[in-house]
Amino acid sequence: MTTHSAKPRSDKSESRDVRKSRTRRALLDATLDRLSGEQSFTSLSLREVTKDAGVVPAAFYRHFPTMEALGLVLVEESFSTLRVLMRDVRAKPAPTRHVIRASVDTFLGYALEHDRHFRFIAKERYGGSTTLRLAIRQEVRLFTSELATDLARVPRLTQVSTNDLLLLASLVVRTVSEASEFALDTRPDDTWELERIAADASRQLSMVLLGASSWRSDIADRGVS
Amino acid sequence: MTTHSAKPRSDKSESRDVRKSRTRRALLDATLDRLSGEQSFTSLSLREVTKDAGVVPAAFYRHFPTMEALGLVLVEESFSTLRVLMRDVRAKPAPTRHVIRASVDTFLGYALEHDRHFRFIAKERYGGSTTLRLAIRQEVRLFTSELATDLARVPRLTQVSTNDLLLLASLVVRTVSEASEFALDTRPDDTWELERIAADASRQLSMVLLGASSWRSDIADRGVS
DNA sequence: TGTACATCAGTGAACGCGCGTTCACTGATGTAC
DNA sequence: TGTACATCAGTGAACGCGCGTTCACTGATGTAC
Repeated sequence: MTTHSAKPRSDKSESRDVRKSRTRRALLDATLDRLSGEQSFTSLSLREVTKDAGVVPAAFYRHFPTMEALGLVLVEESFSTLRVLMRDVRAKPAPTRHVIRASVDTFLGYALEHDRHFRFIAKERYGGSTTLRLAIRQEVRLFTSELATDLARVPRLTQVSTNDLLLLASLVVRTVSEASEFALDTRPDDTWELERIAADASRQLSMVLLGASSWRSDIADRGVS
Repeated sequence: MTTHSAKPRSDKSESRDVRKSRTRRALLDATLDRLSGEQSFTSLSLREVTKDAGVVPAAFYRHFPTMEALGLVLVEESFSTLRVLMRDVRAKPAPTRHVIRASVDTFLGYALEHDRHFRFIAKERYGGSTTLRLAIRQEVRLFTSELATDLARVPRLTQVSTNDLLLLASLVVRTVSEASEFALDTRPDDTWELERIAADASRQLSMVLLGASSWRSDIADRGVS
């Protein structure tokens, strides 16, 4: 178990603020590490977190009023990470061919790089705490609607209504989410399995986008099932 | 909080087996009820379960060696319920038009009816216990491949390879799963919201199936993205 | 059918342990002059 | 620059509580004869 001691490494004087925010980070990191294992957020104790952070239990209250407050910070942190990813993907030159596969690879690479945050979100998305669950759902909704905006600019999808673009975006988000959850359960050296996961997800996205591009929102509205 | 007392209601003699299996059921029900609230399986204590079941903590061991063993029984129970659903859907005359919407309604209705089992699966699918998670994943895989077999019989999908049918089935499963999770977070009287969820899921499935029916596995294999 | 013994689901007390939260405290850092 | 005081992150002890598990037990049900 990695520890995240909040203790300073040198006796050189450091500002109180710096030390405080180092302890805060240690608490957040300790929580992420614990949640990468068998535990879920609701089964995680304040004492375990402070112990791993190298601090006495009572010190917790100098940083967060409750464990739930700490959890909300982690949710925010996770999705700000994700927004950076989105920005990266958008900035890419987009080679038209293989865009899908390239995006999937980018996403999965990012998930593996920030595995603790992704594991946390995956666990708590449908997990015990209603507060966390709703916060995550809100962020996912936001992320989905940003993706829908991007999709609106794809030439093939001009016939699709705004609302149907949202439904499409949610299909895409769900597909890459599941793929990253599988990827996170793979041994890091199992490149074959990772390749299979990426290939499957890409193929599913191709199918979905093919469907969307032959989709006529106006015709569907008239009730063809 | 509903209780599931294992105590007999009358003093008329009852076989030991009957009483024992009633206590066993009370333990399973108490667990399902607790998990419908804020808790997750890993944060649920043996003492809470036995208390709700109306039995002393030590009595637990007459039925299950560990909480995890009880959890595995619940996983099995949940999916056997689901298999009954599948059978029902298949048995339906299938009116060709509106099949999708009818199937979605059947599924969501079933989820709401067996809400405790569905909530349990949703929570633990990505939850803390690896054993439970893997057991659930296995069952989902089985369910998905059964659905793929059914899809193989759909005329529009004859061009789709076995492997791509599996990918399609997994898209379908994911879509209805998410829809039922949303449905379970809806107030039971909010029929408008339920209608919206069912309509959205149906529309997504239509999109996906439209994509799959214009899909040529052989062409896709040659690397068109 | 009646009796004597076996089985075993459920009891109740006990154990050591980790829990969240409180409190008065310490002592290094920060600030006013 | 030097001194006196304020701030406040982290301490350590204490509290009552619920935890999982053990154990010898009870007494109703089941069975052999």
